[in-house]
Amino acid sequence: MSDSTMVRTRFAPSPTGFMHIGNLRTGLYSYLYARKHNGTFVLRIEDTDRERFVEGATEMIYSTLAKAKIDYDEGPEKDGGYGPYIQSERKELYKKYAEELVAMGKAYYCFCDKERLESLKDENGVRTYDKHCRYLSKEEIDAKLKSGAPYVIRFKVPDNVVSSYTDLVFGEISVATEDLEDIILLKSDGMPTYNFANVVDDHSMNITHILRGVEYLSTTPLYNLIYDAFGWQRPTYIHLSPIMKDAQRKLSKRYGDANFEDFVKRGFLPEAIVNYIALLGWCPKDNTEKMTMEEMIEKFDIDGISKSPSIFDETKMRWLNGEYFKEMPFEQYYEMAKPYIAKAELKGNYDTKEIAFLMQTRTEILDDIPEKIAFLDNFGDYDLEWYNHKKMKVDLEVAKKCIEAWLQEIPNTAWDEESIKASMGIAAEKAELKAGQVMFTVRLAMTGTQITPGGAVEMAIILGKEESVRRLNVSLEMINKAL
RNA sequence: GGCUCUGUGGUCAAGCGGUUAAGACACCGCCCUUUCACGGCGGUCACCCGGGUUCGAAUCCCGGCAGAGUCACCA
Repeated sequence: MSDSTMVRTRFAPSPTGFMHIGNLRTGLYSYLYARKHNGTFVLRIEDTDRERFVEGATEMIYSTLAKAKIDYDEGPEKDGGYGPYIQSERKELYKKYAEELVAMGKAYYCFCDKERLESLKDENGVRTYDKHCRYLSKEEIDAKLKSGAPYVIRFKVPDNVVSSYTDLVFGEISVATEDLEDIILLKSDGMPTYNFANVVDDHSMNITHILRGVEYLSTTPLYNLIYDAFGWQRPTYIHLSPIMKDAQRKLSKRYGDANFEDFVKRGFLPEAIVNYIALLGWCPKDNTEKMTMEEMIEKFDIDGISKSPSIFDETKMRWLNGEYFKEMPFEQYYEMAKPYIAKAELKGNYDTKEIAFLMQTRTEILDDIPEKIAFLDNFGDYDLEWYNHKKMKVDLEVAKKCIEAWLQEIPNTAWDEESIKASMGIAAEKAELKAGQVMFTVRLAMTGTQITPGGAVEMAIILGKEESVRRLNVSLEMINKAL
């Protein structure tokens, strides 16, 4: 692409709460596209809706982008000559442009009130504006304006034209203008509608490629008509299918659990979240799944963007997150895991570092840690059914023998991997059991947990000899009672 | 309801007129580990339906069906 240096994309979130991941993905793709083409990525805050404005939400946008490592070249506090980048600070622009359009005869004042508009509803409750004010005489308009009657400015959609454009993902989209309404550009309070503000901003910020949700796919012809009316160059569009909660419902803020910040709090790594959502609706040519931001930039291409909606799968994101932990240097994992180990509020005097060491390859999300190490403190009632292991040929009887055998041979001096392992082997041999049977049984008897962060030897070491023996006796008693 | 879009295993997805229809998650099994996990290997599971076009269709066309989006002085 010869004009690749000219690429300018933008991300334009509204400060209305937490950043949900569908939204973040749109920002990510805009970012990737800009970086891929050595373009400029701009952040614009669309805060014209005072009703939905949420305190602190703007800061949330900044912090989310920072954690996600999506850095913008232009934006609030980062002027690139196209500012201001906060929509509420650009008010004058819109009015000026709307009036310009009226002067050109491509927009008009409309004085219709709510009641009249309401009366236009059809049997389905769908309302279409009948263009009533489009045909007001000059005298009527002047008189109304002079009388101070409230008005809006509406766009004059050309009659009987088919407006088409080529979306880079969806291909050619055509809509007949008779299906388009004379939309409002400027509201009666002088503020622009979202649609109009968007067109004006994107044009005046010289945005060349617009990446946004598919919900705009069929209204884009209308946007284009506005560009045309001004004689502005139309941007290139890249519409993105939504991320769904299930086949029917879109992932939205209302479900609350789909926002970036919550995932981070639960122990998902920002880079894993970003990596995962990049894969929802996009697939690189070589099918790579685990990618760094740099790799994503390098591999990003419009061709790999899918047209159909994708359902968010937390299970897969958990898996990916776990992959990130596995390849992380231990010290880094240790620092991250510490607070979560502390969360378990273990009363025993355990080696935190040792716990972290055992947990690293067994962690999908940090939030799972407390639960997985809870057995260190909580030991007692567990299901004796767990001793029945068909393949290992263990049942309650065998379990009893295993525990008793090891108790006989338990190391008296050293309490380390070598001696513990050896003692288990000897115990098995003497009792004519398999070492695997002893280890399996003893691990269960010491932890009361089916899946533990380590084998029998590790569990014995971390619990300490005294506690290990105590628990073995408790388990033995439980088994004896059941037999 | 009008208009626009979408439709490959449970999920993410590759596929771009000729493939035994990839791969990943999940699930199941085996191996490794004398025990948990990790890891390795293997398995079950898919082209929405019906018509065309073509020697040949998951791929192109038409129709149905299903789902989504949109039709605000919200963004």
